Amino acid sequence: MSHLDSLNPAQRSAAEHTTGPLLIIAGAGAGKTKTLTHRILNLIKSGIAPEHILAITFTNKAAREMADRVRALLATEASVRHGAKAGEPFVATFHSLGAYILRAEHEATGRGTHFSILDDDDTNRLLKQAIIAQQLDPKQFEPRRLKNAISREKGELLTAETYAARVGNEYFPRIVAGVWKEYERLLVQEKAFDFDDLILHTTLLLSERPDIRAKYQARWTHIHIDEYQDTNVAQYKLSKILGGDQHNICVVGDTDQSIYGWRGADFRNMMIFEEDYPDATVVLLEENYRSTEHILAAANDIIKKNKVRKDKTLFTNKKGGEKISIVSTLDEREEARFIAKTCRDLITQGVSPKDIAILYRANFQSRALEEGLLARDIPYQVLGVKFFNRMEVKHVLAYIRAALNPDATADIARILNVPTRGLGKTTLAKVLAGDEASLPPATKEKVASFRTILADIARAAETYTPSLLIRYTIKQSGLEEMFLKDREEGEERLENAYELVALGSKYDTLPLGEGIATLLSDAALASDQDSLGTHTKKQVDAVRLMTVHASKGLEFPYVFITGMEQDLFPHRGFDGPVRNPEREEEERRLFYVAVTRAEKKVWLSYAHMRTVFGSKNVNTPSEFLMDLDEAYIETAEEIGGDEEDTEQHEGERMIEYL
DNA sequence: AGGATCTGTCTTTTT
DNA sequence: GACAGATCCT
Repeated sequence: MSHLDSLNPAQRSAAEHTTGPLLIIAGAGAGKTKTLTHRILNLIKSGIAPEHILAITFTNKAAREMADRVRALLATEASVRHGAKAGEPFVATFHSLGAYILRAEHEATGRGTHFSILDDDDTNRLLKQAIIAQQLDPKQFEPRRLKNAISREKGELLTAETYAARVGNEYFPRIVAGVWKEYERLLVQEKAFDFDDLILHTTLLLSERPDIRAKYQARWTHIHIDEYQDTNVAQYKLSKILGGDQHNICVVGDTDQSIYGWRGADFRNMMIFEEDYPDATVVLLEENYRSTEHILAAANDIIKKNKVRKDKTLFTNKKGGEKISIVSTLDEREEARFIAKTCRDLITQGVSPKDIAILYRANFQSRALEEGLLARDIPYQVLGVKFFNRMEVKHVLAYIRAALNPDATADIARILNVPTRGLGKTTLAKVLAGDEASLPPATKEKVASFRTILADIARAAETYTPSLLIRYTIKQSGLEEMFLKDREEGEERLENAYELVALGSKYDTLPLGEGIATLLSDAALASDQDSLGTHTKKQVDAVRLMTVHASKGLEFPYVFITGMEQDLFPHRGFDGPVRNPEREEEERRLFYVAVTRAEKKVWLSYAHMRTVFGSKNVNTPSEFLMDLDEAYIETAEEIGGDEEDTEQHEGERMIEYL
C-alpha cells in the first residue's frame, strides 16, 4: 500500500511527477496541499535528499501547515524515517526565505546579520523623515502614498537608481524618485530592510552574483511554489532563478483565487507558465472535496462571469445540501444580531463554535459583529490582533534589536524613554544626531545609563538562549517594574511579555545567535492574520471572524458572508466613477473565495443602512446577489430573531427616523 | 519634559 | 467615533 493510494488520479499524477516543470491548477478545495505534501514525500522516497527540497508559500500559516503535514507524512513512512533525520525540506514564505538568504549573505549586503526588518509603522516613519529631508511637506506628500508607490516599484524589481533613471519629467514620479533615494540612504544607515527589500535584494543578489546563485541552486534542486497566481514580478523572477537550469519547478495555484492584484500580484504569471517552460506537465484538479453541490453551483456561477481566466468547473460528489440563505437586515446591528442568534442556535444543536466563520470585506465591519456576539455570550476570536503588535511586546523586542543593532534608530526612538527616564524629544533628537556632547550633564548621565542597559543586553545575548535573553531583557530594561506599577493594564502586559519568553524557548535549540536572529525576523514577518500568538495562546473553540482575504486557504462547515452591499462588496475603491474591469473581476474572485470556504451552509447578509464613520449610509444589495440562481438560494423571511430583539428594533427605528 | 486637550483623518484588502 | 499628531498648558 503506497501513500499515493489515497489520491485521486489527477492528484496522483501530480504527486508522481518528479523531474521537470509541473503546473498544478488546483480549484478551491481540490486537495492542493495534500497533493503537494504527497509529492514531496514521493520525491524523498525516490531518492531526493529532503534538504534539497524547497517549498515556498505566501503566509506563515501556510508554511507552518505545509511543514507540519510533510513531517507527519514522513513519520508514517518507515522507509524514509532514517533519511529524514538527515534533513528536512526547507519550507518558507517568500519573505522569510529572503530574510534567510540575506542574513546568510550578509557579507554581500553590508547590513550585517542583525539587520532590522521594518514593519509598516517603521517604514512610514522613515519615509516621513525622508520626505522632510527633501524639504517637502509630509501632509502634502503622505508617507503612506509614497510607500505604496515605492512598494509597487520594488515589486517590479526596480531600485531607487533604476527608477530614477527611468522616470522622465513628470511631477509626481520625480518626487517619488527623490524621496526614495533618501529613504534608501536611511535604510542603509539603519542597517534595515523593508518587506519588499527582502525579495527585491534577494532577487538582485542572486541575479548579480553567479557564485551565490550557484550555491542556492545546488542546495535546492526541487522547488515548489504555492499560490503561484499571487506572485509579483520580483517573486516570479526569484522563482525562475531558483528553478535554475534543471527546471525542477512545481507551481500550484488557481487563477480564480487571485485576490492580491492590488499589491502587484499578477495571475498571468500562472497563465504563461507553459510558455516559460514549454516542456511543462499540466495537471488540473477539479474535484472539490469540501463543499456541497449547492455551494459549488453558486461558486461556479459567480466565477464564470469573469472574462480573464482559465476555464474550469469544479464538481463534487456531495449532492444537494442546504441552500444558500440570503438575509436582508435593517442595519449592521441587526445583521450582527441575526448572525449571533443563528450561531447560538447552531451551537445549541451541537455545532462546535470553531466550525463557524464570519467573513467581511473590510476590517471595520468586525466591530458591530463582535458586539452582537458579545451580547449573546458567544465565544469568538478575531483574526487580526497581532501579538507582535502589542505595545509591550514591541518594546521588549525593540530593546533586544537596539542592543544587537546599534544603528536601529527606530528602536532607540521607541524605547529611549520607556520606561520614563526623563528623556524627551529634544534629547532623542540629539542622541539620534550623534550630538550627545551638547547635552546637559544630568541628561548625559541618564543617556549613559540607558546605553549601559543596551550593553548589558548585548553581552547577555552572547551566552543566553533566546528565552533567557528575553526574560533578562524584561527585567533589565525596567519594563517589568513599569508594568508592575500600572494597576490597570500592567498585569496583562506583563503576561504578554512573558508569553514572549515562552515563544522564545522554541528557538532555544538553534545555534547561539542564530536563535535570536530567527526569532526577531519571524516576529517582524508575522502577519496580522497568522498571529504566531496561536502558538502561545491556546487554540480556543470559538467562532472565527476575519476578512475574506484572510480566509483564503481555510475551510469551515458554516460560513456567514456579511455586508453584501453595493460598494462594500464589491468594494468600490478610491478610483472614483471610472469602472475598472480588472478590479471588478478581482472583487468577483474575492466573492468566489468567500463562498468556496464553506462545507455545508452559507449565509449572505446585507444591511440597508450601515454606519461608516459615524454617518449612516443607505445601501443597495450587492450586484453579486443577482448572479445566483433560484435553484440553490432561499430568502430568509424573518430577520432579527426573538421578540426581545424585535422590540429593541422598533425603538431604534423610531430614533433613527426622528 | 510631559500631560491634557483639541483637531483632522481614517476604512479595502497584507507580506 | 477612534486614534494619532499637533498644540497648548503646567
